[in-house]
Amino acid sequence: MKSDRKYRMTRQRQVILEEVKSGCHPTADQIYERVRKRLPQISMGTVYRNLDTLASLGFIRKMQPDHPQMRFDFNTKEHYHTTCMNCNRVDDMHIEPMDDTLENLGKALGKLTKFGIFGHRLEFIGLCPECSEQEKEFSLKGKNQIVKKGGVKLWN
Amino acid sequence: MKSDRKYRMTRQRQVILEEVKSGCHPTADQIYERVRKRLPQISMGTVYRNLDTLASLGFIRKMQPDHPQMRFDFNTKEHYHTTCMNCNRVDDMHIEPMDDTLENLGKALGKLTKFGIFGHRLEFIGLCPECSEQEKEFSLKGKNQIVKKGGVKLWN
DNA sequence: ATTGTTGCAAATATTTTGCATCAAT
DNA sequence: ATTGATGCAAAATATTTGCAACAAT
Repeated sequence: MKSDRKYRMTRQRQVILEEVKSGCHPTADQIYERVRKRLPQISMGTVYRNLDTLASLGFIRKMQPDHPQMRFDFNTKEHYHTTCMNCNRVDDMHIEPMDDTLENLGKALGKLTKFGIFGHRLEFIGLCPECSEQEKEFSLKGKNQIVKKGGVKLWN
Repeated sequence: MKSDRKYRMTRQRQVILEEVKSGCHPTADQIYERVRKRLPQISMGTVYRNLDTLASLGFIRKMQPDHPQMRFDFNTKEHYHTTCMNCNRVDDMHIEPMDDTLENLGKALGKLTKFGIFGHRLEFIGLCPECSEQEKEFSLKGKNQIVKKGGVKLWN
């Protein structure tokens, strides 16, 4: 993405943005269905492209890392992970689970909302040693965005 | 899954388990590639089926919820989520981010491992009010497994 | 004119499933 | 014999992309 690109707020982009807002953490196809009621001609490609664009411009956020693949963990005990936003590598965090802090937080939440907590997941996002070493051209841009060699990359 | 089912530890299942262990949070296709070097006849279907089975038996863990779809969030500020392991609904946690606690933990980790932290993601897994109300037949089985009407369901 | 965006369709990527066969109890 | 697992191929699901046409600067 060139940095002097002039984005336009088209009707489609506007409606997609509104539907992300009014839905509750919707998936792309949920957004597509909602948008289609207002703009029957819209295509799935437009929805995906706009969700990407809106996320990279910071209007919305993707809730998972971009690589859409399940990962598997041999360690079944409660523990936390680090994810490299450049190479997608996942490592264990060698830090004790904050069960007390987080479970208590969970219980407090459960009492407030009647949401029953069975566990939690904590993940730190950043750059693994190899990637921060190899690539010197990372820099922070705003909050939650990192620029890499002229392109913008979101961590979520 | 019937509860009196007799699982067998086949050669394929054994090798898949070993390769999950020796890899670093591998994806299904990474496991497939590794296993294929030892069992050239193996098929992708066998790998996926065994990863499911091994996870439901508690030998390994899936690292994300089962639904393989990206979700989008209109709220770009740091905040946490609850995920219902029954209906997959995602809601905001109306609790202040623990930036101090977690960012400090992150910095400590960064110093230890040279992993550069840019942010974190915290998610509570459980049952939303509707699902815990509707379904009385949930019960905890071991750690991280929940039984629902005769079936076993993992939360990750 | 040039650049950005769209709709459509085709392609890619990921995961699941039906089924005949094989293996273990 | 019966149940469980495999390999293969097809299907299902999720996402991305090429391209001609259209729209805004």
